[in-house]
Amino acid sequence: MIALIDVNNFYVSCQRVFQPVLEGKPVVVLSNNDGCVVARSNEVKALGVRMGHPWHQLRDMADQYGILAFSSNYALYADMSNRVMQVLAEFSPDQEVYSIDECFLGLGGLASVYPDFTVLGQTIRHTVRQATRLPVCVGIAPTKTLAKFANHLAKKRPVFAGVCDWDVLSPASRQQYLLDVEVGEVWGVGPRISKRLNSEGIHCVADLARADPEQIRQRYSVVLQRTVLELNGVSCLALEDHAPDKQQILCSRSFGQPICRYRELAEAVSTYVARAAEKLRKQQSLAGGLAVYIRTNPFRPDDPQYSKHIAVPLSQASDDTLLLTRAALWVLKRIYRRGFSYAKAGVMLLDLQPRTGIQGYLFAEQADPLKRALLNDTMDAINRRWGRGTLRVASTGNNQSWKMRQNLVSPCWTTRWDEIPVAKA
DNA sequence: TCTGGGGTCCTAGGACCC
DNA sequence: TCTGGGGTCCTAGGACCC
Repeated sequence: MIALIDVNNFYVSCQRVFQPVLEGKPVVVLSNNDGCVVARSNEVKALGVRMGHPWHQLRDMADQYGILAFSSNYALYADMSNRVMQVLAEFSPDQEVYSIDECFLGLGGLASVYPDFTVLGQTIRHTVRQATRLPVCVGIAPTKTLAKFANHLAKKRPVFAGVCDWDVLSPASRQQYLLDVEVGEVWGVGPRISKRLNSEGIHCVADLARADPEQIRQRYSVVLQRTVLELNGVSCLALEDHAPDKQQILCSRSFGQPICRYRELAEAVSTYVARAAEKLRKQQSLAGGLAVYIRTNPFRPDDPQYSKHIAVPLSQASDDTLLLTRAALWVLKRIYRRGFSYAKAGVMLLDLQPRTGIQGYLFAEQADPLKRALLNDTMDAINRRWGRGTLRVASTGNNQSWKMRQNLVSPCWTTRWDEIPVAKA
């Protein structure tokens, strides 16, 4: 048996933990640059605001209904996520952290510890609430896909009070739920596939569950075949208890305002490389290649449009910020065109490989790799202690006019001493 | 004025090998 | 008229997830 636990309206709930006055009010959290709605409270969902909707188009509505908006505060969400995962890890030795706000717990072999999984689910809800003030829902089932489905029911149907154990439902009520829910709600069935399924007579989850897996594989893909099997209780997706290393690392941002000059693009690209290289060193990998892209604003079709992306291999795999920066700026110089108004840039580290067991290179360009490694480690240590960007490469610039907008950001209540909440008597 | 960021997996098709 | 069989590796594109 597998449990799926996820936090309700995660980013919004994090904001509410430290601002209880937001409870019961319509609240949204915005993407970087205060661009799109990426989290909604139930009150906002009830108003019909869609996920990913551009915020600037909702201004009038926000005024009318008193919707409160916050910039994304990832320092806060990441810290709250760690707390939740730590609490949940106490309930099972098998935990797969699936995303910032959800995880699977393996319950196999724990039936003697937890004789009633519904009771366990309620205990989990209560414990997480107690430790973090965050609300979670729990779905329990024999496969991941069914656990996701059970979690969906736990969230949407008040009768479950936040916990749905698929196994204790009667066959008749299971069938009813499968009939009630649209196929597009199933984990792994996105908009494209559900449209196609609909056109072929598969509308609800029950339709998909009783489809012939072999035919589904032939007509769609092995991925959807697995989904069908999982809906029938045949486990095809294993619990992955330790996260595999990333195969690629991306850092990209839209700019707070459009920029034209190479100099400014170079600042942004240098900044993104530094961030990506930090992630790379954290997982102890080396990049064998790197790509850079820049683009204008596609939402202004009347402006001249340009978008270019080039990937290059490195002569020797590396995790050195200086070397990667030099390579990225080399690429940028080749893709930059004068006369465009750029809206976004990105850096991708490719062909990642473990730091150990690397083939040496006869014609190494780096003067002293050990010294350079020490430099990077020192830079990481300083930035960990004193804050990101305390020590950085000069090409990242000084005033950073392109920096993203974050006008509505809340304090980092849990990760900065000077922003820690104060209780007044 | 204003439209996010970061990933994964699978498949088809082409290049190449013997 | 008629042109094999069996394989690997790589890449681009499409789908999905949060």
